[in-house]
Amino acid sequence: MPEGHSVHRIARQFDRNYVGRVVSASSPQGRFAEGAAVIDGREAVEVRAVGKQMFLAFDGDLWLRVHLGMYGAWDFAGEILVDPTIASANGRMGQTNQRGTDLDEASAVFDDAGENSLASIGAPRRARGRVRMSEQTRGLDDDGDEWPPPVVGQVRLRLMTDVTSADLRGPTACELQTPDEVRATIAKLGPDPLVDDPDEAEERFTAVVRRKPTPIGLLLMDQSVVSGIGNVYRAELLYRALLDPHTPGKLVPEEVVRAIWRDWARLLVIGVETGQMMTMDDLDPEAYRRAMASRDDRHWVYHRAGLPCRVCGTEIVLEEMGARKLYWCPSCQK
DNA sequence: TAATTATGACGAC
DNA sequence: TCGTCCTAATTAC
Repeated sequence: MPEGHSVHRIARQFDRNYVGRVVSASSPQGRFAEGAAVIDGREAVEVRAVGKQMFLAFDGDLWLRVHLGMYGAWDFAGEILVDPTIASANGRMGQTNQRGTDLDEASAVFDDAGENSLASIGAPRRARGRVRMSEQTRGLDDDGDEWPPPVVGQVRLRLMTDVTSADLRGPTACELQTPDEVRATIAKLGPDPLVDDPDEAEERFTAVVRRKPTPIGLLLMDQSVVSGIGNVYRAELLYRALLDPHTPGKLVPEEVVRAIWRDWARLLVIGVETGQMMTMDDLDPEAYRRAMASRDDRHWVYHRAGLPCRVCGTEIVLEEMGARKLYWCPSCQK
């Protein structure tokens, strides 16, 4: 269940490893066979990420639109040029396992020891990558060097260059679009801090929120209001703003709305760079290291129902809002 | 082996 | 508001 940061990371991997190369496409699962046939043999020419959606262009004005939805994920394998703007090289991107570890961080193995930590961000490097599932699970450790990689599970779309493969599974949307259709899709989306002009985007977001009677907790999840925020970032942004999720948009003070926008922009940048939805960034180095190590320690309120608020000790409340689980502190958030 | 869970979004009432 | 779609890991039985 990727939120916006994952999609931007994935787009950067495609930019680094696919754009400018001829791609062979197939649909091992069969459900995107026709689309894959159209893509097959074309050169990838551009990639864009907006909110939770990625658009990959091929020559001939052909665009692939992918929305990962709840379960979608990309698995990269083979030789992977690591985008220097993201801190950890991945096999799988977009999905997390049930213990809450971002597979972004957990699943990549590189033959060259140390290559997977990518503590330093520098020039692009080349790694021989393969996917590893968590230790208990059947993994690809024994055949991780096979080329092409064996198909595991329901692969909707496989995109391959001579040296890299990317498997898409579980997307909520995977379709071909014309340039006009891409424009129309993007036009329906709210601003994305990594796409739109910062000042313009802040104005647009603020104006829309301040006009609506809808609870702010719903507005933040509305992709036509702001792009890329999902259930984790929603809960965390509202906590960081010390704001009651039920507050109608029009009753949120303008400065608070602007602060939420700027906070989202900040968290998104951190998320793209680290691959983790770190929302407790204002910590001392030791606490920060601990928070990055386990998702149990990474959030203020998300997934903490019944646990004491980290600040005031009040039990974190769990309720449904927008058919999703909303976590918040009724004491801190007014 | 079945049930549960998940970071989404859509369409039908 | 509800049902539906997409997938796989983990937990419960």
